[in-house]
Amino acid sequence: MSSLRDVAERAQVAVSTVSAALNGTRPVAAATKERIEQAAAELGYRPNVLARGLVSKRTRILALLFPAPRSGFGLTEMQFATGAAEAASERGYHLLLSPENADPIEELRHLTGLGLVDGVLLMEVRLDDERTRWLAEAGFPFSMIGRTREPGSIDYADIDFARMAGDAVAHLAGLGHRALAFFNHSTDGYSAQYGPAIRAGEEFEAAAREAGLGYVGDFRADSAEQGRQAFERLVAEHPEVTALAVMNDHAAVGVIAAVAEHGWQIPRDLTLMLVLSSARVAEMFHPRLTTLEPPSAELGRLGAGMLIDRLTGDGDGPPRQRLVACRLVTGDSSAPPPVDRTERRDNSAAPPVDRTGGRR
Amino acid sequence: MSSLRDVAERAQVAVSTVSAALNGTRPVAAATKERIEQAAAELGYRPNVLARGLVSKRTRILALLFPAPRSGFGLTEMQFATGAAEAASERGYHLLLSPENADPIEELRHLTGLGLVDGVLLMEVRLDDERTRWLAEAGFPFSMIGRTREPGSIDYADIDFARMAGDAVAHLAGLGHRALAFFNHSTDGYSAQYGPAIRAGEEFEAAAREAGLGYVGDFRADSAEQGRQAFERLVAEHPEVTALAVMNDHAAVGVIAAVAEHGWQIPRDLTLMLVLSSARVAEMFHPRLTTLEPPSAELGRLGAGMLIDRLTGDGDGPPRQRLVACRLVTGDSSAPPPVDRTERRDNSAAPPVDRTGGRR
DNA sequence: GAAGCTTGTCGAAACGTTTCGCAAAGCTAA
DNA sequence: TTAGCTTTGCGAAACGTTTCGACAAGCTTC
Repeated sequence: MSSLRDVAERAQVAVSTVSAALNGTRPVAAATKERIEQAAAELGYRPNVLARGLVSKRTRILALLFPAPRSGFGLTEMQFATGAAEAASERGYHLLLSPENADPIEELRHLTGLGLVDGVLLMEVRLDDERTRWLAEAGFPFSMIGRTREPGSIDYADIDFARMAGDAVAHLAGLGHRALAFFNHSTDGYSAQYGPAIRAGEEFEAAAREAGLGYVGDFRADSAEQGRQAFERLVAEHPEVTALAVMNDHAAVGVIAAVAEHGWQIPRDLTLMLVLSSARVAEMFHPRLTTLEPPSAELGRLGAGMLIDRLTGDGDGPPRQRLVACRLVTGDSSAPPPVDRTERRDNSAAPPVDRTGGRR
Repeated sequence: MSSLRDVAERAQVAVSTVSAALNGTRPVAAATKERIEQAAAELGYRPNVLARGLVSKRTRILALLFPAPRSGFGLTEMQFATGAAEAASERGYHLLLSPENADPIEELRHLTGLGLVDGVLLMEVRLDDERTRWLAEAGFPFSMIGRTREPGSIDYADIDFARMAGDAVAHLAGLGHRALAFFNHSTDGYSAQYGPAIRAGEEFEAAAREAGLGYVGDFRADSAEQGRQAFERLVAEHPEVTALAVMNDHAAVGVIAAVAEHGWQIPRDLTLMLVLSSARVAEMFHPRLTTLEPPSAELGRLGAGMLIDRLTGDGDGPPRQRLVACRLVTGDSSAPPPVDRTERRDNSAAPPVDRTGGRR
């Protein structure tokens, strides 16, 4: 690989002049500059990132800290990475994929001590997250995909949960539903600190109240079996509910099975929609489910983008904080509520051709 | 951040001695070594990757070149990245996620010219892949996830398609099926060079023949609509087929819908299985589909691992080439063939409770 | 007790950049 | 004409490592 010195020799100038010409850090006479650029092109010169980083203290490398894939780690989370990598690439940066081991703080200490990365991108941020505290204290540049309970002046890109809930409720209310239920993630273990679950729950309740709709929000389901049970309880305790939004893909599987066992059909007897699931997942179901698709790649892009902004621009400008709307993808699982469900319930032995979801 | 010099001062030795002691590249007296290690620990010393890489020409960074997410880019492909990142991390390496732009060769030229990465990990390798040619010619270390038609001495980790097909056929034959069909990806566009589609097709045919089973392999489907049409044709042209393996998730959606429209049930009237789809996807279906889950994360791990082996060990040892089996995840969609399908076909207005897949 | 090893440590060079003080011009203004 | 300024380019230092020849001391061996 040719170096700055090779270019300097070929262009008959000093090394420092080449550096200045190529980076534009100092004025260089037009003629000289052209000569240098030609020499560089002829040699196929590429600046060595390591040498540059060593002296300038800036490597143009970002690290995305990603947690060990828990079960339930899906396409959505992965798109943070691809979105961030693309945004970084477009701006001349690189993205390091850094798996988080058992001790995230030790991992951070290691990563930042390497001198390899200019900034860190955090995902799967919990409402109370020790990583943000450590990074802030260490004064290391970072941004979040998601956010803590009190983001303060930390940069972040997150889902606009209020708007998402508003859109969902508007969609259902627009179809004529008067009472809806929301199956959230379970509150135990990881989810206790899981921002999306908590924020979605709160916002759904608020949106339903504002729209003057009946609302059942205290059901949880993270698996098919839990989804099934939750549905059974829902039907027993809240027969007025005609529309259901589910957070967890697996729970939806259970709900759908239970609905069928009841002799009900979707969407004739129940409107079912996913929340924060990608359209690719939603269309695996039958009928194709309506979903509010999270803007995952966009969040990744934004997270990386604002981190680069912070790195290249003023280090202590105002916080960059963005909330992004979800996309409502209407499937075949949304419909007006049944006029009289008890009547329909008896009607369950419909011709099989009807069972495919109706709208296709 | 403390440097080697700080450690040297604190331990009262020369810089080079510290380097030797910490890396073990030269013998250092036990007492001195201990003193140095303590000083390093007290200062929280971390070697600067950039400086080290600059002189040693080894950065311990790998790049995973990942293509722009085409549609159909799923969990499976993403797990290559996480697997590779984990394997790298365990061995003290880092993984750079490098999005491939319109011109892969230019991208490679850029990436390798940076001096930033020691080796490149290729995924989505086509049967005839210009990237492998360029890298081989440039003499730049790399390995493949997947493989070209003639891998020669290039390192790779790929799916064991022969075994996969054998397992699938054995599973179906074991249930008593005598004739099966395989819906492959379509042959146009990208898939024309898509190794998994071609190899799976070939191996399926071979395995079916070897098992003495009837086989229909010339159907293609990449979408729900195509799946539906392919199924209709299959039923019309090959009524003897009782088991169907499908490559594409979306095609499976269409097949299931068409099956229902026929008044058939899975698995009572037809055994349906996925091929090379993750279990997470398979269990979104209803009934839960049997699948041959690709060992994606494992392939990522292996790909990174063999690249690191190559980098640290002998550069021109024998090729490291690994084929990994898929995991058969039995769902609720596999069952013995119907005794007499015409009889069952009339029986389609079964009580709704039966429609959930039976085995749950 | 000198020659020859071995062991342990040092110092300096090198890697390829960026940065910055400095100087040689050429120009302007008095 | 000369002092002062601007423009342009140079050279050296620095970044934090690794690598390697040199060398001092201690040991063996005859």
